[in-house]
Amino acid sequence: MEKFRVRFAPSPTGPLHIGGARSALFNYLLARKNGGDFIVRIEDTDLERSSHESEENIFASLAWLGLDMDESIVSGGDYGPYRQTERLAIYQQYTEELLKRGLAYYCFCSEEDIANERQAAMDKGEVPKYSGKCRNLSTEEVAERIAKGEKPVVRFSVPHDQRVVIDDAVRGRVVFESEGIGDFVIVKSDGIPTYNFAVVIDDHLMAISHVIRAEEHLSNTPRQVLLYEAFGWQVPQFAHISLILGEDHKKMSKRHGATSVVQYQEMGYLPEAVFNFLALLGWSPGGEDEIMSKEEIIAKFSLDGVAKNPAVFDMEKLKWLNGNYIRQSTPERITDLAIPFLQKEGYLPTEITDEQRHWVNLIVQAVQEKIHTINEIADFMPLFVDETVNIVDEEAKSVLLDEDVPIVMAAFRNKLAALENWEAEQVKKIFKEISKETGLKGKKVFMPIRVALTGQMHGPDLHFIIPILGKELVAERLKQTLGE
RNA sequence: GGCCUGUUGGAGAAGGGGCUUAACUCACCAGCCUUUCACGCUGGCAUUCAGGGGUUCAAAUCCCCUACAGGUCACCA
Repeated sequence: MEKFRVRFAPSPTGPLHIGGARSALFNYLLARKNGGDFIVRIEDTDLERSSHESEENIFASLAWLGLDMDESIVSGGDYGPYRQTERLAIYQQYTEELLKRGLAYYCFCSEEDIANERQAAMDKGEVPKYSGKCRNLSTEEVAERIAKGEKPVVRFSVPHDQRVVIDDAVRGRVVFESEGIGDFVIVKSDGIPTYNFAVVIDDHLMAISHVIRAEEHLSNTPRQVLLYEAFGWQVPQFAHISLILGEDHKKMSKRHGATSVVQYQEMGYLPEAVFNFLALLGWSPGGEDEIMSKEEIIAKFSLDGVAKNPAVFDMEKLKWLNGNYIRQSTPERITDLAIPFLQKEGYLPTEITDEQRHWVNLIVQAVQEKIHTINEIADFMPLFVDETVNIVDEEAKSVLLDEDVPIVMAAFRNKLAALENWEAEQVKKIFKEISKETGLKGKKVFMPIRVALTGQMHGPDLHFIIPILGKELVAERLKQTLGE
């Protein structure tokens, strides 16, 4: 049996977006599951829009997600080069073959003419497709016009009355009539092949066994199949996965907020959460658990379980998943991830000391259970650093009016004064002692202290907050909220 | 406009003729736990599978039509 080989073939025309990441992920999952190869090929035949910067972004995002590749422009491989602009000589060879066999021809029609024809056809309600005007140009005329400096495109002669059947792994049997397809361009006037032509050659030469890509390519597939047939090549197994939609059920776009993988990274999402979430978009593991490790997902994943219908990107679920992964992580890891965010927000200098790191670690322990994304830590920072406390909430204000408050606060001050180690465990003990000594418990003890210290009714555990604030800040805040 | 695809709850979805009184997960609601919030736990949340016809003893599941949504018809991929 032939080797299972899949590929992700992005165009470096922008950062890796969510949809592309999911296509890459599905390919990756299947490759790993079947002991196959995962190849990344750069489709940069759009010279205008391709950039090296995008290329780097794509690889950085793939690496961040943990999609390690077997062959690519960075890792190399036996089927290279893996960048289409470096394969131009290869395409040319096949263009010539088609030309020679009369299966393709030069076309000198201007873009304007084509556009007009197209519009006219559309207006008449006909299928807009190329008329085939240049199909029968004589070799002499072609040679002459090229000699004169005209730059023709090369078109593929689409056979008439042919039925193209695609046996798609997720959509089933899909049938197209060749009559609906006009002679399409395979080589542009600048000599660069078009997508439909280059993919076929590359997928064949790279021995790709399964082509898994977004549904938007389904309509292109008959063109490609026709090309495979013209060359007498075996057609790979196709699988067209549905699109990802925004909450308004429209194709994901900038309007929907973050669309690129780096944006999620910047917002404080963990790669395993995004990995897990993307896998769940259009695929369901069947069981009760949806939180799965990379290994579990690989073990369970299969094209049979991939849904045909488009999936709506649910940010709430991503957040929930991410929160789960944050809680599962060690405080040390979250600390490492939090530091850059805090530096960006101005809570930390560029160079940090071990002491500052420790301080962040304490904050992480206090808020780890509460946050869904790393950057939400910033929301808690005023709680830990502000010099001034303002009690805005009426309910909070009334807490301090209770008759037992002076007793609780006096006991609290006493205990703090005697406290040697400002650590969570020690502070916990203090609260127990206060309860015992005052005969008050629960809210009666905690609420006044919480409000006096933070000005709020809710927040992280007090035994975490107090050591972070430290002696001076605690004293300062008590002074402000309770007076001398 | 032609061709192609899809339509199960607010969202992801399972189910593909009788096992479904339509799994599971998120969200939401209620309760419990807890010093608060969060976490966690328990329970609730579609008499119905876009609508209409048919086939059948039996349909969410098969067929047809309609509606809606999306993709594509580029010298973009």
